[in-house]
Amino acid sequence: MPHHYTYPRAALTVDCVVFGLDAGALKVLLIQRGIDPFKGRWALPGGFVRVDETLDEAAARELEEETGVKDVFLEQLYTFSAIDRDPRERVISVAYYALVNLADHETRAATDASDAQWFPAEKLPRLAFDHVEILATALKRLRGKLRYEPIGFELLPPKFTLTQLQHLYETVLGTKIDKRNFRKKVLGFDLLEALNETHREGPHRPAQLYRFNPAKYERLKKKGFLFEL
Amino acid sequence: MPHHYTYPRAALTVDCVVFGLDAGALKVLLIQRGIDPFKGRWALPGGFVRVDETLDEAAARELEEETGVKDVFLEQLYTFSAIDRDPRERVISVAYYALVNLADHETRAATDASDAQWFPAEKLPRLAFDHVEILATALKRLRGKLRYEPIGFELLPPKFTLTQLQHLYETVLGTKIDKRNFRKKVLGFDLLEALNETHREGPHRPAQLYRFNPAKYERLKKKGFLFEL
DNA sequence: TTTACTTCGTGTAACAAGCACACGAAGTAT
DNA sequence: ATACTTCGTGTGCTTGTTACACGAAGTAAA
Repeated sequence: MPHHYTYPRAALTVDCVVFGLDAGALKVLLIQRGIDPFKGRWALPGGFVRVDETLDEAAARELEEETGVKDVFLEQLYTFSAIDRDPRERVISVAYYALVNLADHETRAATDASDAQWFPAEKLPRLAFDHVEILATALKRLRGKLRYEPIGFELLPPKFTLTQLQHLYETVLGTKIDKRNFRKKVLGFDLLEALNETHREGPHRPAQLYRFNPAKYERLKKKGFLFEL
Repeated sequence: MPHHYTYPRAALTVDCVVFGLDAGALKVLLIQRGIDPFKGRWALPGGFVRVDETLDEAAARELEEETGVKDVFLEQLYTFSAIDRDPRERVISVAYYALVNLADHETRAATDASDAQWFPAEKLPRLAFDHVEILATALKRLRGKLRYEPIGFELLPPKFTLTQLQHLYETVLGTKIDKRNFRKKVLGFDLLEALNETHREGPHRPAQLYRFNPAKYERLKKKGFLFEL
């Protein structure tokens, strides 16, 4: 059942840059393409937008279909429209980026992705289409956003230690942060709740566990509060 | 000459939020729709994306066609995709925002816009489609960006006084700023060049004119410099 | 049970940045 | 000459940022 229009129309896709934190390294989830074009090449998970769904829905759907990842922080990034970014025909792609807690998300191959795998953000394979550019944009956005919005928690398990949080910031921003100053600042925002639990990791003193409280953040935001690291 | 595709495709448009500064008030350029839907209603300038142009090109083209505004700061904002945002059919719109120096840009009506006019950003008429939402997003972005990137100059003539610049920040951010502190900070960035000219405005001491130097900004940015007001 | 090992958790002093604040200078108009 | 208006400048106080070191708490092995 073909559909016809008076003027030619570009095809619309979504692509997702999925960030995860693993052993202190920032990783990106890629799928190996099972079909042409770029068969065998690694690519961002994504696919065509259906005419009866929003872009947010399309991004979430494709992400789950191709990698099994769902219920994660997912936000629109930028729309890419270079004329020849797809060799088949005119395709415009709305890019999204996601932050996931790696421990929760065992990856899974499905549908037209023959394989899904995590790669270090700094050592990527050759990518299909203009996906390097999309990735670079996503990284820039992640680094920018991390500094002035408390979204880093999305990359950690619900309960985490301050040392884990600090390592997250150091890894993503590529800086070295002083332990005492970091803790003073972060706790000063009053967004974290100390739990009655500790986390043992190796033969040494266990660390206090904390939890992020989004409600507190919303309340503070309304009062013109600024998170800034 | 109809075009047909295996699956239905959404139509793609661009919409531009054009900001200008006039007599100390932030204004937005709107056009009055000459055709249905929403005939007679005010709307953002914009239109359908052609299949052989990028989104940036489409935004610049539509902006010039409908309002005569060209060669201005124009940046992609966000892509809007609510299912029923257009009553005719599925239309996805990529929004852009532009900053223009009002003095330079006499508006002009053209093609399918029966009229173009500046409105105060705080007192808008009823708008077509989901354009209120787009506008709100643009305002938020403008305010956010102004604080940490030197883009405000785009709203002023090439040569401006520090008082004008200060009023710009006060107007857009809705704050009151101390004169001496503002000047100290802004000049401290070393992004402005004092000219050998002054600006007379009324029967009193004339003010020193300055010019923004984008090259200096680029150089500083590479050294990890942060603009922040 | 003592010792070795490792991370956890904490305070202070020097320094830099932000903020509040007032007045003489330089023009024009009468 | 005087009145009027905006221009352009400096200082002290308060606040936030940075640099920095050591005892506490736990495990493992001798």
